Amino acid sequence: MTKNFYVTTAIDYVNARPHIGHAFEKVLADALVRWHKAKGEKTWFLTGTDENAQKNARAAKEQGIPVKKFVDSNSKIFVELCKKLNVDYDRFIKTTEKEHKLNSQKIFKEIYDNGDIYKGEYEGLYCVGCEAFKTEKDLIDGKCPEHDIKPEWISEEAYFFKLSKYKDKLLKFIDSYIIPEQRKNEIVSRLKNEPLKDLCVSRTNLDWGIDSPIDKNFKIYVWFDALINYISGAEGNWPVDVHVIGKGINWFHSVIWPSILISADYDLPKKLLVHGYLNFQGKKISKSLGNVIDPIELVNKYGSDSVRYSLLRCSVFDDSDFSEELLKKRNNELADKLGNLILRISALAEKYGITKPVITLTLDDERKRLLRGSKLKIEVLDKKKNEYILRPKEGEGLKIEFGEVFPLILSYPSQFLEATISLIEKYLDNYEFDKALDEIFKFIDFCNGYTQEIRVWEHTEADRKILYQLIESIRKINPYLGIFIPETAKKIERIFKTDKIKKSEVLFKKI
RNA sequence: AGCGGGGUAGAGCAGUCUGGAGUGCUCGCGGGGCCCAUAACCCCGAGGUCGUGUGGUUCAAAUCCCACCCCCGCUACCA
Repeated sequence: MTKNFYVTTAIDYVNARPHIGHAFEKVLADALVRWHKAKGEKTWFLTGTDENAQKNARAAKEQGIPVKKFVDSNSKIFVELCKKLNVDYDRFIKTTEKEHKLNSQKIFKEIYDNGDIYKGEYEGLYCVGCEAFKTEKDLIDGKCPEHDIKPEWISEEAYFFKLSKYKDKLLKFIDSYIIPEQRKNEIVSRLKNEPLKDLCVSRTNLDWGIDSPIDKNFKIYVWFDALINYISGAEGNWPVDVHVIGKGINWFHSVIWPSILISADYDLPKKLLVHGYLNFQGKKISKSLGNVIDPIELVNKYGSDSVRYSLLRCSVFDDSDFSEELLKKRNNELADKLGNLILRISALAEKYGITKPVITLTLDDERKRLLRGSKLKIEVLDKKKNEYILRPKEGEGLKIEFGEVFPLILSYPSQFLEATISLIEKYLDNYEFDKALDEIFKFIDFCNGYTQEIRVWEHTEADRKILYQLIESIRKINPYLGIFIPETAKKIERIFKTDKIKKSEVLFKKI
């Protein structure tokens, strides 16, 4: 039995409601899974919530709710988010699950038995109010911002993981692991330029979390157990093919996680896809700035596909801006370009009928010459790799004389489609979903322009054949659309299922 | 501070590796066209000293080299 293509997202803290960044990550991972499904692969998609953190315990106490009850009810909101966004996971893991706890302890013990966990002294700034160690960055004017007191420098017994010994192995592994290049370079330069210290993997004096299997006085450091969720939720599909994470937790997934796996003698994950953050007017989205966007509300207001589309239009790797205004703009894009095309084409097809053209063509040299000579331009994609694409010539539209060039026009949408699809697939394989989506919409634009310039509504014999070509093209590109906007793709599929086409409903309402 | 990314039309971006008239895309703005369609769709136009040095190399620089300015990211227990 071969294992399924295994994709994960980060698991989310449940101390607050999901924000738009959570939605972004889940939708990215979902699109990746849908792409692999479209390629005919079997997939396994894991997402979930991280519930053992002290932060959750603290948030629950503040609200006067038992911790378990608190994390359960908040976890449900993340499940709801996935459902609303059509994020089609196979398994939703909660790290308070018994199985996961046992699994974390098992792996902790294995590493201990291998001699990679040892007892030492942890030194650091400790805030009595938080009952937690603080870093310099957590402090404002040297004080804990929550309790307004200076933390004390204390040292206590703790267990450490021998992270330092994996430096060379990591450098080798990382080379083919982290995507994109920029994020890889960050980690590589840190590994090369800074000493790699051992990692404290225990916490003491906590009443929430997973007990250390080797010393009852300690809990397992929450990061350690959180990472292990990927194994707990694998169900026979280990190793992970793609971890989808945000840039903020790159170090944990690039350095700590592989080290744990090497130490515990597990196969390593294949790829780490590090995405950027969504900002609001160039600023970080945060509660204190009051610019948190609730994705569930957005879906209720605008529909799943509009939200998915506007998220997937954002750059995968770089930070990008996001706002409700932008979402509205994107929604209108869907209505004007895609919605309009489907409606006008289906209306024309109902009114005049379609005829399957009998002429099939390939692009021989003569036709290539014609293409170059008249209404198309050849755009350079990558000079090095000798990749080109055919596009309508700017400023000329497609006013082609009928007659001997007619077979050429007739085959043109499918020729163009072929080039577009190979591009889309290239981008999808490179995790550049935004670019893939852009190509799809360039093709939608093309179809609108083509319809216009050929004046398909004049319903000649030729128009009926051209209409057929257009519909064939839509049918062929639709599965790619389904990766991004599955609900709409299903509707489009239904509309063009037979050759007896009825005028479609409005797919997207303009806002 | 160190390392990395970036500064191109009102906004957001390609283009830079491999130099060839500021070429292009999306949005916004102005004008026109079409009438199949959701005031949609199509075409044309305005708008740029390509961060600065009126720096170097070159017949030729957004692109290569140098200096400087500005923005952003990463810098480990923040899950």
